[in-house]
Amino acid sequence: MSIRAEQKEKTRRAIMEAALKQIGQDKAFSNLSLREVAREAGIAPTSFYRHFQDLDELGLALVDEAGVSLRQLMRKARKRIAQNGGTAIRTSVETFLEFLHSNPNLFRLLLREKAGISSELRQAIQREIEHFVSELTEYLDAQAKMRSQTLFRHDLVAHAMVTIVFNLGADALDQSKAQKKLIGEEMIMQLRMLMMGSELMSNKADSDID
Amino acid sequence: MSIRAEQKEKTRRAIMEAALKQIGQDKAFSNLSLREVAREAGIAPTSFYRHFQDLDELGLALVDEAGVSLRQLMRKARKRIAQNGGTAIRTSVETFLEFLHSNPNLFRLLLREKAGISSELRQAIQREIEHFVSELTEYLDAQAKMRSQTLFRHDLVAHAMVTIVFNLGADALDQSKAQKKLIGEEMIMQLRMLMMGSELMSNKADSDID
DNA sequence: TGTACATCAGTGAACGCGCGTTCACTGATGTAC
DNA sequence: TGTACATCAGTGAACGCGCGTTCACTGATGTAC
Repeated sequence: MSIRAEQKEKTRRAIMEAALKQIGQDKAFSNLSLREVAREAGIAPTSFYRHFQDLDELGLALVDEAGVSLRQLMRKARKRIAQNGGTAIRTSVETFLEFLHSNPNLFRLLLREKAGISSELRQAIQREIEHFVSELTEYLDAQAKMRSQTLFRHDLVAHAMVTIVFNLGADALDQSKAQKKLIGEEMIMQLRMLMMGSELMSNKADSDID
Repeated sequence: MSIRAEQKEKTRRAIMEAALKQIGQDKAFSNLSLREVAREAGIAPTSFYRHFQDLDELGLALVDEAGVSLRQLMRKARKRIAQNGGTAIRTSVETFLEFLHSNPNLFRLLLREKAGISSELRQAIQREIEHFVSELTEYLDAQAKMRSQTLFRHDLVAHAMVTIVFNLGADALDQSKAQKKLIGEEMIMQLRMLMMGSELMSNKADSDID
């Protein structure tokens, strides 16, 4: 990469980090000001336009980054489940909480703007979450087959799981480490209930047919 | 009520309705401007101060109103369950969807500001939701006793239920009537899984002791 | 009931402020020969 | 390798705009006698 391109990339990162930092300080994305972001990034307000057409474009870039992180998270969790002895649910929840801890502001962005103002941003986030849900659906499916169990409506189970993990994740964000652990245990129990309920409903459906 | 007080109350309502209307038009509460609200309410910007100290105070008044609506909703659902033949879960979901339909903007406010900027507002909403959860917990408890079932961690079940209903409710908000019905059916299935899983985990815990 | 005064919801002018965006410019980096 | 020109990330001044808030005022409603 040329010197010029390198420097440009560095400034772009500075802008994105500045935005994330402000989102962390209890600002919604829609409340960011271009001037404030530029100030935080250490550039002139006008320089912003060399990198993004407007704040919306910056938002999409950030959601993109969050999407990449979510996919990495998924891969990491799967690998851990395959390797280590713990249950799938426990390992997943622990991995997720680690993600929360190391990317609080990316998560905050997803959380806030999922119900936020910009429909473009909302849709982008919706897409990332759906992708996450469908990967989880596939995983549940594969696991069930491996253990010759059947699950009722994998898709709904996956959707409910992601909903619960995201929402309890939000509660965990600003809590102490001990509180986070407690919330993690609650997540695990709620996810287990969902799994067991789904298996039970599947058996019922089967026996209805029988 | 005196003429003066009546007129004042009318203006106050106009301000609150104006704010709700703008929240409906894809504005977060934190993006409302005092002048815009006043314009919509048909008063001078300065008149706003005769009713609220600032926008935050208006927000709290709106959350309060939403809280009252939620409690009414709960009572209505319980009455319906007692009277009519349908299952508790189905009746509750149907009642909730009715609420959504008739108070979309109050719901939007709760939804957005639950993860929003103002910590005062966030806490107020958190309180309303917790109240809702604890009422549901009591209800589940009472129902289980009546049917001599046991549930595992009523509180977690109730929490997960409210989480699911709120989040799927958000998805339903801007959908067609047919889509809303579909989402309602999905809600019902997810809630049933939770209930069954909880019963199962309770039985397991019992037999572990036995 | 009539009068004199008090209250107070609503007002319009004025303020200073931070905003997004435009523009013409600078000077370091890149490229062609 | 050296030179002449092109590119382009970053800049500072300037703009018009809507904002929240203050202030002194108005006139209808309320109250005391």
